[in-house]
Amino acid sequence: MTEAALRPQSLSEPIEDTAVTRSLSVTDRIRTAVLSGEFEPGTRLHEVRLSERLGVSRTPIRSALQSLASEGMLDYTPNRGYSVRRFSTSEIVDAYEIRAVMEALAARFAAERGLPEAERAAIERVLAEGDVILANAELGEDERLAYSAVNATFHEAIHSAARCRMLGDMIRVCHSVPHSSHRNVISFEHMDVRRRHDDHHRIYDAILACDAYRAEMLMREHVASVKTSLVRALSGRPLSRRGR
Amino acid sequence: MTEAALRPQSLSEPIEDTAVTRSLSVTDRIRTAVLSGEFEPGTRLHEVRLSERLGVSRTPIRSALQSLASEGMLDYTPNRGYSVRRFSTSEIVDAYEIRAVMEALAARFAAERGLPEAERAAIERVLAEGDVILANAELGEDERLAYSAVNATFHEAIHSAARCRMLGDMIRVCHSVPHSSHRNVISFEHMDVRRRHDDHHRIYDAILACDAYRAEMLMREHVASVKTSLVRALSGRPLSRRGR
DNA sequence: GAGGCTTTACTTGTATACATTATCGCTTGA
DNA sequence: TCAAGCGATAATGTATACAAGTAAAGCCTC
Repeated sequence: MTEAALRPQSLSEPIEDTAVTRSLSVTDRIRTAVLSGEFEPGTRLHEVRLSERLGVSRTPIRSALQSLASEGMLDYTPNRGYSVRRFSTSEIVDAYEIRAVMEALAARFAAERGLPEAERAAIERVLAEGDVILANAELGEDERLAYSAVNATFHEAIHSAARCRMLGDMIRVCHSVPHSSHRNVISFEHMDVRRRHDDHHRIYDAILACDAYRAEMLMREHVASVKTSLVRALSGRPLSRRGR
Repeated sequence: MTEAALRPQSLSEPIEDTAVTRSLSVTDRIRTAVLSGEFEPGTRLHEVRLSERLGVSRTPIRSALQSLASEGMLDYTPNRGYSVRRFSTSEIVDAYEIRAVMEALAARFAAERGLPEAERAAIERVLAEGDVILANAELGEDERLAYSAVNATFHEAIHSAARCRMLGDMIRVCHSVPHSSHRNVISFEHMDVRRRHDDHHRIYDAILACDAYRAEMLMREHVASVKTSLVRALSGRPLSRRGR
């Protein structure tokens, strides 16, 4: 994969044709733009304006918007077009709950089906890396970012070990919800991170021991606890004025 | 809603323009055709052929195929097109497992959030209808179809009572898997149907009592037990030669 | 005859023109 | 003054022509 494919392009630059089709590269760029908050929730995405900004015709734009709407990131109304989906606080919280049961099921599948060698190695590596990072008394910005990557890799390895395409697809959809991604450990306290890293160790042990029930239960609590932290953090400063 | 919108059109008839857009009506018709088994799994869906059969241009066809692929019903390869997704036996079984945790979460949300009046009435109605149908010692074809509708309405009422769009979307995706729809109670034994109807009563009681844990647990077992019946029924005659 | 290259038919990807629908301001009448 | 209706404008929906990619047949070479 080329470097250009890894680095998302700004919406202002013209398209670089590294992806297989224009539709796919446009999809990635609009997705990145929405996730990074470049468009306010509720903003309408006009096909012609986007096509002018990206230097492609409306055809790949329409295709991209349709994809992103089916990922749950945009709203669509026939004959009216697409707009950036607005997530209420309760929807964000619900997304954690959904993610919790899905990831718990993935952990259970992994325990039932056995951990493939590649995933076992990946998990052991990131568990060790996490141990090193958390040996520090305090976490700087670099350490937090590094741990965020470690966390993401741990979870992805388990999704992959579940060997279930539909489950993987659904978990991916959960990540189009703002504040609901694996990379959001950054925002919480040091003790929370320690505890979650310990969860990772236990989940790995349960999967290795083929203890499906324990793996599922631990993973569910692991993800759901992030929801609790989020609710606690939000209680002072509401995230959305439209929350229920 | 007009009658024409309710009755799916055959793929041979030309489009009747009752839906909002051609793309949407084409999507419904291809979805129905695939679910009814009109196309073998693995069959490629050529854009021009479909557009000739349906009497529309390639544009709405492409849009429809993209939608159905994102629902998980078709496979897509860039520059190669769409084909009917082939589900292995294990994928079908996994889909029940996924549906079980999702519907269980829906039941829990319904219990936590309280049953709106409309859903409460709908559930009581179908519970009573089910009681009447199952009063017969034996079930004829008509009774089975009637109970199938009752079953579907019960589950849909709970999805709606969960008041969570993302959850509803995901449960809908589960129904694009063959043999994984609410309407499949037909294929099982009378005693199984009785037991499942009793489950419905208990789930309703738990939700009314705001017993979130019990509602979730009962619903999970309720859906997962269908998986067990399916596996048992399949053990003699394998459904797919590609099952794991 | 086997393997690889070239060509050709066919399919999908993209651009663009046209059709249809929604929106919003204006006019007109009560 | 307000409401309803009309029309202009601008957006999305659809059709179609062309570009680009894929796959399979045929040819050539070894």
